[in-house]
Amino acid sequence: MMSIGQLAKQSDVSIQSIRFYEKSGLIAEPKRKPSGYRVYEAGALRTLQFIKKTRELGFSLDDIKGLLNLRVSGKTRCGTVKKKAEVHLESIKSKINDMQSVADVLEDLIARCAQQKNPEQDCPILEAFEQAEGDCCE
Amino acid sequence: MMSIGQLAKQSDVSIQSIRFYEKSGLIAEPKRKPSGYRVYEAGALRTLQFIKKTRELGFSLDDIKGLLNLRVSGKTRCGTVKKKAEVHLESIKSKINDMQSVADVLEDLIARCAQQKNPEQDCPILEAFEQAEGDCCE
DNA sequence: GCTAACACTATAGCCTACTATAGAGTATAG
DNA sequence: CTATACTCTATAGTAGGCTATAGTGTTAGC
Repeated sequence: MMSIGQLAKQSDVSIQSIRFYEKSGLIAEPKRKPSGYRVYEAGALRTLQFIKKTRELGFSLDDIKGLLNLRVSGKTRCGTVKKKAEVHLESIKSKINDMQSVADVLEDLIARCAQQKNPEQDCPILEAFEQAEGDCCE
Repeated sequence: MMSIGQLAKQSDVSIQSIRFYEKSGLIAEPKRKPSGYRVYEAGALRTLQFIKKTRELGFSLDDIKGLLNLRVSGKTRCGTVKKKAEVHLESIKSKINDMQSVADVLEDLIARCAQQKNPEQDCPILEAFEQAEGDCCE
C-alpha cells in the first residue's frame, strides 16, 4: 500500500503522468483514503513498470492500452501479443529504412563534396538539393 | 507564376500548409498582387517538393529548414555545407541506432514467443514487460 | 454585372503525451 | 501546534504539424 508519491518514486514515473494514465484508462482508479488521497497496491507498480518499458520501446499509449487489456483479460493469447509486437516492429523497421536511405544520400553527397578538387565549381550538395526530382532523393 | 491554389495542387501540399511553412520560415514570402494575393514562381514549387519529400522521409520541419538553408545560402563554401551535412548525417545515424536497438529487443521477444511450445504458459513478451529490471530492456 | 470560386487574415482546434500552476485541503515530524 | 511536505482538482500551457472556421475581399467566366 502506498501513496502516489511513493509509487512515482518507485516506478520512476511522475505523479502527473500517473494521474494522466489513470484518466486515460491505462491504470485502474485506485482506492482512496477518506481524505481523497489515492492508495495503491503492488499491482499498480507492476503496471506502471510495464507502461514505462513499453513506452521506451516506442509503443503509443493506445498500443499499450491494448497490450494491458490482453494481459488483464486473463488467458492472454500469446499469438495476439506477438502479432501486435510484429506490427510495431515492422513500422519501426520501415522508419529505419527510410532514415537509412536519407543517410545514404547525405553520405554520398558528402563524399562527392570531398572529392571536389576545384574550389571554383559549385558544391555538389547544393546542386543535388536544387533538383526537385534528382539523384538526391530518388 | 501561379496562385497559392495552383501551387497547392501541383505540389500536393495543402494551401494551409503552404502558408504555415511560410510562417515557419521554410519558404520565402512570395510577391503579392495589389490585392494581397500571393504569386509564386517555379522555384517555390521545387522547394515545396523538396519539403514534401523530406517530410515523407521523416525529417522534422526544423531539420528541413536546416537542409534548405544549406541550399539557399548560395555562395556558401563547399566546406561549410559539407560540415552542416555531416552534422545532419550524424543525428540521423544516431536516430537510426536508437530505433535499431528497439527493433532488436522486439525481434528477440518475438523470437522467444515463437519458440514457446506450451500454449498454457504465459506469453514471454508480456512476462518480459512485467519485470522491473529484466532481460527485456537491459 | 453577377455569381461562383478563390484568396486573405486571424483565431481556434486537434492530436499525443505530458508538464506546470493555482488554490485548496491533509498528513506528519518536532 | 505549527511548519513543511504531500496531495487534491481543475485548468492551462508546451511542442510539432497541421486543419478548420469566420468574416471579408478578389477574380474569372458567362
